[in-house]
Amino acid sequence: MAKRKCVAEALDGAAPPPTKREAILQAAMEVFLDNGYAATNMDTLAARAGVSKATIYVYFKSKDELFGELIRQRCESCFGPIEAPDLLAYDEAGVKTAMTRLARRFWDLVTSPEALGAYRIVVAEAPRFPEVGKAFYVAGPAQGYRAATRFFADLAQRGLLDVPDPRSAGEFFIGMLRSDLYSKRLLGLDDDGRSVDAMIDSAVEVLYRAYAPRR
Amino acid sequence: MAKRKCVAEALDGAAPPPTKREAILQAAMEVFLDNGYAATNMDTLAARAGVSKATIYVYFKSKDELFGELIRQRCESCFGPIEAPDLLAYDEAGVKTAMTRLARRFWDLVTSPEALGAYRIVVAEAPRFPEVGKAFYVAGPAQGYRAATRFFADLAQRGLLDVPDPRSAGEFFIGMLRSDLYSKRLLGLDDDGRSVDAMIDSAVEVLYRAYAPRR
DNA sequence: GTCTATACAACGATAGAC
DNA sequence: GTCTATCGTTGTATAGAC
Repeated sequence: MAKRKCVAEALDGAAPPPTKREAILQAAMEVFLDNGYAATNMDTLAARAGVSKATIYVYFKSKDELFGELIRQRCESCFGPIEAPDLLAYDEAGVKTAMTRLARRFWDLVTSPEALGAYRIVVAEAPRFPEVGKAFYVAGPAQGYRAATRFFADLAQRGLLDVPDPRSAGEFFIGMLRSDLYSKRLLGLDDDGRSVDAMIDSAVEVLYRAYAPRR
Repeated sequence: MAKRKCVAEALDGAAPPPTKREAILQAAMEVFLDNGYAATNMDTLAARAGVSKATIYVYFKSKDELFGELIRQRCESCFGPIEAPDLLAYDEAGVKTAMTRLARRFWDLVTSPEALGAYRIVVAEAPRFPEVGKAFYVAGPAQGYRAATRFFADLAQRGLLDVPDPRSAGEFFIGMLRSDLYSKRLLGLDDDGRSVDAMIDSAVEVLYRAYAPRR
C-alpha cells in the first residue's frame, strides 16, 4: 500500500503533488509579503491557498506560528547566486569586472520583489518577533556579508587588492550598493531616470581606488 | 476677552498648554512607532493621549489620515544636526576629523529609537501609503544625501579631497555607515561587542583613501 | 468640544459533520 | 484531513447627552 503510493508519486515526475501544507505556505508567502503581518487575514490566505480556514489550523497552531515558519523557510538558500564559483574567476585585469559582477548579482537579489517584501515585513515585525529578526539576519544579511568578505579576502590573498580588513570591505561594498537607489525602491519611489549600472560602476570605481594595490 | 486669553497663555511661560490635537499626535507618535500601523488600535491611542476615542475623530477623519498627518509632521526638521555649520570648519589636517564628525552625527540621528521606529513603519507601510513613503523620503533620506553631498562638494572645492562626483560620494558614505551594524540595530539584534567608533573610523579611512587628493 | 455607550463589521480560532 | 458554519472578541467609527 505504502509502496504503491511511492510509485505513484515517483511517476508524477516533474509535477510533484503539492501538499496542502505547501500550498498554505506558498499562499502565505505571497499574501504576507504583499500586505504585511497584521493586515493579512486568514480568510484571504485560505482562499489563496485553495483550502478552508480550518485546514490551516490543522497544520499551524496560530497565525503567529505560520508567520514564523514562513520566514524561517523563506530565508533559506537565497544567497546561492552570489556564492557561485564563477565570481572567483578573474585575472588581474578583471578585478573591477569581478566586483561589478558581484555587485550586479547582489543588487538583483536584494531588489527582487520577494526580497523587498521580506525585508519590509521582517523589519516591521522584528520588535514584536525577535526570533524572526534573528533568523532573517542569519539567513539573509549575514550570508551576504560573508560572501562579500570571502570575495575580498580572496582578492587580497592573490595580491590583486590591498585590503587590510576584508570583512569591513564587504560590509562597505554592500552598504554602498544599498544607498539612495535602493532606498527609493524600498519606499516605492521611481528611480528618477538614474541608472543602476552607473551607480554600480561608480561604487566599484570608488572602492577600487581605496583598495588599489600599492605598486 | 481674546486679549485676556493671550495674556494667560503668555504667563504659562515654559509650559505651553498642549491642545488635545497635539496630545493626540504625540500619543500617536509613540504608539504607532512602537507597534506599527495595523497593530495599533484607537483605544490604546486614546488612553495614551488622555482623551476619548470620539475626540480623536473630531480632529482626524480616520486612522489612515491620522497616520499620514503624523508621518508628515514627524519627518520635518530632523536633519538640523547634520547641517550644522561647524561641520564645515576644518583645515587640511582635519579632513578625516570632519568626516568622522559628520558620520557620528549621522549615526546618532538614524539609530535613535524614534528614527528606527519611523523607518520601520514607513518601510512597512510604503506599499499601502505611497504618499507617506514619498513624504518620508523627501524629509528624511533626501536631506541626509543633500547634506552629505554639500559636505563633499565643499571639501572638493577647497582642494582637500579629489571627489569627481560629490553626490555619489555622499550616497556611498551614508551607505557605508548603514551597513552591518545598522542592520543589526534595525532588526533588534545586539552588536556582538563591535564598536561603532571603529566602524566609523574604518569607513572614513576607506573613503579618504578613495578620494585622497592626488599630489 | 468632550464624553459614554454602542452600532456594525472583521478577524482569529473552533465545533461538528463527513 | 477537510469542509461549512459559527462563536467570541476586538476594532473602527458614530450617536447622542452634556
